[in-house]
Formats: sequence, structure tokens, C-alpha cells
Amino acid sequence: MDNQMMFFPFSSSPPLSTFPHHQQQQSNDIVNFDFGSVLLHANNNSSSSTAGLLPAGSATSSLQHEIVGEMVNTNVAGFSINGTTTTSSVRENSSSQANSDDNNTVSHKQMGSDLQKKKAKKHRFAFQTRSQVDILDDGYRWRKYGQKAVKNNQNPRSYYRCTHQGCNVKKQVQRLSKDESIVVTTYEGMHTHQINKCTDNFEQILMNQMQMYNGFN
DNA sequence: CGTCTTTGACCCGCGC
DNA sequence: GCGCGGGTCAAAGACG
Repeated sequence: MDNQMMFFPFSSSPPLSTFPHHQQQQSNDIVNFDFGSVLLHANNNSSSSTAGLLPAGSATSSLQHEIVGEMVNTNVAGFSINGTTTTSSVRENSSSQANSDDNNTVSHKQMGSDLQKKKAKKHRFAFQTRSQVDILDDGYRWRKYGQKAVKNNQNPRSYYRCTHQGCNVKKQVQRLSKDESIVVTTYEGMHTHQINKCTDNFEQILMNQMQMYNGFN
């Protein structure tokens, strides 16, 4: 399973109580986090003083994953990442799936009517990493359900949904056009289950930290 | 055969 | 009303 796993100061002494450190709180609910001291590194060259870890089960041992941008709390409908505004015109079909009847024959119009209420409640956050791979192993199983070309970005945006039954967490993955080594990952929602396998990679850690920070359970 | 990806079509919100 | 952009659906195909 998680062979080749290497840990780093962050995980050996997780600063859970103090993490994340606020740099500044902006007006539109954007929260910047200082990752300077917890630079996450995945590199088979473990000489790195910042230490590192490898994605579980990944064959790409030479990958380097590094958080390069601010983590953004996107509990608001719109948010921006490095000046690129992202709007969440989320059409929820969704939490209705999670808690109610099996036949998800909810009409699109019905979905749209609930949209505005729900999208304000949805837990969303995004972060940027520098990575060669788009999809990082965070211990959950994801099913891709769409891909779209987005404006002002030559790279498509991919849409994923957690495959666990009843769990409606989604994530979007997209590379920046101006720096294709940077991957922007946006999570939406909360998992209703445990991770599917043991993994300690940094994306999982990030999610946990963000959830703790947001007071999720 | 089950699971996942691909991809065009469709839907919706929004601005004009 | 119309067009655009973003998000989702679902059929078909790929893959192990």
C-alpha cells in the first residue's frame, strides 16, 4: 500500500491547533494561508530539508508537489484565485441525492430553484499546487463526470465526484494557463465517510486541515 | 462484466 | 429574447 511514504515535520508534529496561519483576511471571505513553513514536497530525492512524501501508490516517484498559491475559502458563491475570478454557478442535484429518495428524478428546474440557497451553504475551498499530475491521490475515489473548456484558459477543467454512495463531494481540477505547472483544485462539500484507503499524501492532509479550520465534523 | 473516461448535448444563470 | 459561459447528464467506448 503506502510504500515509499516519507513524512515530514508537518506530519510528525502537525500544528493542528495553529494551522493554518492567517496572513490576512480579505473582505470577500478570501483567506490566505501561510504555507511557508510547511512546504509540502514529494520527491524521491529525500535530501530536501523540507522533507517530503510521495503519493500513495503513485508510480511517479519523481513528482514534485508543492503548494504554490493561497488556499481560498470559497464558502461564498464567487471567489478568486490569483486574480482569476471563479464563479460557482453550481447546479445542485445533489444533497437531495444524499439524503432522500433513491429515484433522483428531480427536475432541472427544481434543482435550479434550490441552487441559490445551496450554493451559499456549500463548503468550498481551493488551493494551488505545482504538480506534474492533475489528479493526486487523496485517499478518496473520484469519478470524472465532465470536462469543459473554460474561457481564458487553454486547459480544460475537469469535474469529479466522489464515488462513495451517498457522498456528494465534488472537485474541479484545472491547470493555470499562464503557468501550466500549477494545478488549481477546488473542493465542494464534505465527505460523509472515511477515506477508502490509508494514505497520507498532502492533498488529504490539506483537506483535513481545511475541514478542521472550518469547523467541519 | 463492472467501473471509469470521453464527449457532445443539454440546462441554467447572467449580461446585454 | 438571445448568446455566452459554466456545470451536468448520459450514451458509448475503453479498460482491467
